[in-house]
Amino acid sequence: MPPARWQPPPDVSRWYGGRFGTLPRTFFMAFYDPKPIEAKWQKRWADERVAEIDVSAPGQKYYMLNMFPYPSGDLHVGHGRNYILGDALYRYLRMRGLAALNPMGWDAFGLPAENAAIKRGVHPGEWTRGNIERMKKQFRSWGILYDWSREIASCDPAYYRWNQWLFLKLFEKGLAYRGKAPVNWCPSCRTVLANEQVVEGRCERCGASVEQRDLEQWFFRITDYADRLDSGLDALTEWPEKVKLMQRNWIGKSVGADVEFEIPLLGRSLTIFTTRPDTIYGAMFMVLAPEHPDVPKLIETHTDRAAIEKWIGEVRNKSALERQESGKEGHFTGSTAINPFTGEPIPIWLGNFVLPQYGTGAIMAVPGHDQRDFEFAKQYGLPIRVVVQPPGETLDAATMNEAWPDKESGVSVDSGSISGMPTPRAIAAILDEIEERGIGKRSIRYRLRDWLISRQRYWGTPIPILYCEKCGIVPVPESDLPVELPSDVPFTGKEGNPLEKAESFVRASCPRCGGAARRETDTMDTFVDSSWYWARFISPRDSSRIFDSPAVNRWLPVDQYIGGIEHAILHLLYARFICRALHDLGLVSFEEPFARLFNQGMITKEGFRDPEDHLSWVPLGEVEQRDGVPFRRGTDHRLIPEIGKMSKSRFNVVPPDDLIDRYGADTERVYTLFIAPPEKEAAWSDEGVVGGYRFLNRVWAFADAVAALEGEGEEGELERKLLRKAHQTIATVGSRIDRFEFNTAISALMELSNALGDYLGGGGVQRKVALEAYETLLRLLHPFAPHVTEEIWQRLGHEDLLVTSSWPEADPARQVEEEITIVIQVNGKLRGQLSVAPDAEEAEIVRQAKANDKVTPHLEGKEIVKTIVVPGRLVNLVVR
RNA sequence: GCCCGAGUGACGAAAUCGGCAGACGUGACAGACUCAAAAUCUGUUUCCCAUACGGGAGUGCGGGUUCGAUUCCCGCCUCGGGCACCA
Repeated sequence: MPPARWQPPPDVSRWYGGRFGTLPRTFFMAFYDPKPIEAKWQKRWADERVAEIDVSAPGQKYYMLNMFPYPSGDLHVGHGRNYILGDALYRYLRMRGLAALNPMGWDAFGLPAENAAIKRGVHPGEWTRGNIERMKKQFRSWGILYDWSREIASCDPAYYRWNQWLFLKLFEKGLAYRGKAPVNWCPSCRTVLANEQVVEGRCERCGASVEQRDLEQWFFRITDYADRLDSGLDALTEWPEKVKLMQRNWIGKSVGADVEFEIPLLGRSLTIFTTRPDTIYGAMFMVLAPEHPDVPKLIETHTDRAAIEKWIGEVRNKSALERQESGKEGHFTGSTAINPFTGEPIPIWLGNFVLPQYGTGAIMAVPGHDQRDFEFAKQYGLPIRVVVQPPGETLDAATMNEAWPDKESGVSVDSGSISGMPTPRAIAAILDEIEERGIGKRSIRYRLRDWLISRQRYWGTPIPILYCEKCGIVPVPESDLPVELPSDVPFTGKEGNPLEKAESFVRASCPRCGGAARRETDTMDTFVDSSWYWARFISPRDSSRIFDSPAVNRWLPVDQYIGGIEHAILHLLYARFICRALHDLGLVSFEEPFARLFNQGMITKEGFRDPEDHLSWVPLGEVEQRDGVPFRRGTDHRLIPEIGKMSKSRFNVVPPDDLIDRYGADTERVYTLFIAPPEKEAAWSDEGVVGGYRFLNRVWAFADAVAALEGEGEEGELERKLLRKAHQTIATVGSRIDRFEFNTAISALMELSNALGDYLGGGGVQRKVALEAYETLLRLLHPFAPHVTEEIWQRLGHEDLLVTSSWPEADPARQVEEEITIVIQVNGKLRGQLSVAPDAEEAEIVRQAKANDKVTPHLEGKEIVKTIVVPGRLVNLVVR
């Protein structure tokens, strides 16, 4: 811990003995006091607006972007990791001479603001603006530079008017539509709830039992883009494989066929979707989702119709999870379908495991080759037929599903014309036959559903739609935008969407007929706001258009996007969808908004996870006792055991204030980046922090030690060694930052620092050489510890480092070792070492190796059958 | 259940192309300094045997390829993550 008061060291040259030297008793450490230094440079960077950039200026552009945060008000060290690594990258890119754009804004609409309004009576806008101010201060105290002239907040009408404009464009193109959807409905609050707001089947706010209701909602037709969103992933070579895979799974592309099955009772056919048409000879029954529209007719004549209808009602009321947990349930409808290939009548069942949203809501059940169908058949005693066998084997129906999980590589049996064909060929052949006979067609289905954007909330972008008694749904004319949120709205938390109560807002006149109209009171999902903000940063103050397309085409796609893995699916998928929609509207020339993506890992404390994502921190609830163990309820409603020490008011959080107060922001920055590879989850350690502080102090102390040197002479071996390390470090640090390996970049800088300490403590006296190494260290260290390096740089008599200094160039000639150590092995066992010139001939190295006394005893009476020389590494003598 | 990813000292980790395993940093132990403590500086710190010189083993487990494997291949085990009745 530093002393309370910082004292400048006296004549340090007298006492500083270097890393390996001894120190006189009067020694006291030259602690640097980060507070005034950091305040000074933060003010200077802000005053000089160093990060502001003109997007029309020439130069090699680099657009980097941190996901804009939800302004929750408080940031902890886990958030810090995200922004600190972005800032380190930004400073590095700048020093490399790139025109780097690094903007920041606020994902400022959302539920927490509204809850704060209900709880504390403060207007959501006021609460949000206060939080934004707090967070801006925190960014500044971390030394993070953003181009604040481009700041945007999604709750600003100047921003959300373009949300509304975009909605209207999508509406024109048929990509925004109103439709019915099953939603969670709280009858007491009279509002729709997000899935996350339903806890154990009850409303999180009032505890009432949540119902499933079919309500009219607004959707974006993202499913129209399913195929492009899926195939576009292939081109994203700079995205983590993990994220691409998650997106692929989410989109869920399945290639198969729609096939018609005749239903005698209906006098027409029903369509099913299958990915395995080759198993159609084994389709022993058909299963429909209980919600299937033809179900009422099919059960009309059933003897116990009432019981079935009751069961259907129960299934419909269950959440997806409950539906699965209740196991497989079904009822026979009493009707049959005709298998188009075997010609047999097969029973039509209803099954809770068939989902109405996917495919056609109807399946052909092949119990012989599908686990789910098999279980259902066993449960209800339905017949099973085997129509595919593993090559060279004969399994029976009972063991098929367990014994042979690899179902893609079989051979069809008892399947008419495709019998004997291996599965891939059988699929192609049966598809041809289905299409020739006109009973179906090849088809691709996706799991992806349309994006429900309606929210019955106040704090969001109003959907610009009017309902006219005569004209029906009427879009608000562009000239009337923005539709602004009314400010005088009561927040009671009890009566559904507060907007419905704002008479002046709801009452409107129809722009077509002039008659009475009612304004849409739903607001948009906040993911709409964040789906295109990356383009708005290019022309954030343009009030005439959504953005400046030519400039956007020059600056986009984003060269480096940085954010949490929790947005691997929704945010990134929506942004990719909207980008394509903008492309199809002719507004942008590219389809992918983010060329390179990086997901940083979370920082944990005491071994468990911060349950909140980095965009929406909300303080957590009270401690509860469960079986004598203290728990806290997270905002995600999981109960998390409380272990170990932590902050009193917040769960598992390290606030940066104390840390910065004590050690400075530079220490936090260095430690945060050093702690672990940035993509990995990392455990925060208070002890580890001091390592960063010690390192920076040592760097600080070098200034005086280097200045005290007096030698002006020639370079000797010590000097060449130090400069070699400096040039090697330049090469290492650059390539490591390029690959986001900030932890090893910092360890390389620590090595250089240690080398300088060794030089100073080991008899080095050449001031010029030490200074060169030292200044190299400072420049390389700047992205990680900007304040202290600027301060030293200035004291060394230079202009501002970030603004005027460039990234150092590594001289390859300087990096070459004078002598290299080669390891000698005999039959792979380490038997000695050898120092040779770096350009030594292979034959000479082998000769010396054989002459080495450590090696010779092992060669006694043996014949050398082979010598392997790895240049600069080893010589291996293989003997017999 | 399906699909990914990861297992290296007491701890966070490193090893960029198959070539000295453990860089760098914590922590611990010892020494210097101090009346003393803290801080700082210096040294030691994978494990086993040995006072020492030195020797042996070692990157989750079992096998394989190779002169040589943390790295490549096959089979397990454990942990983490994603999806979860998607036909």
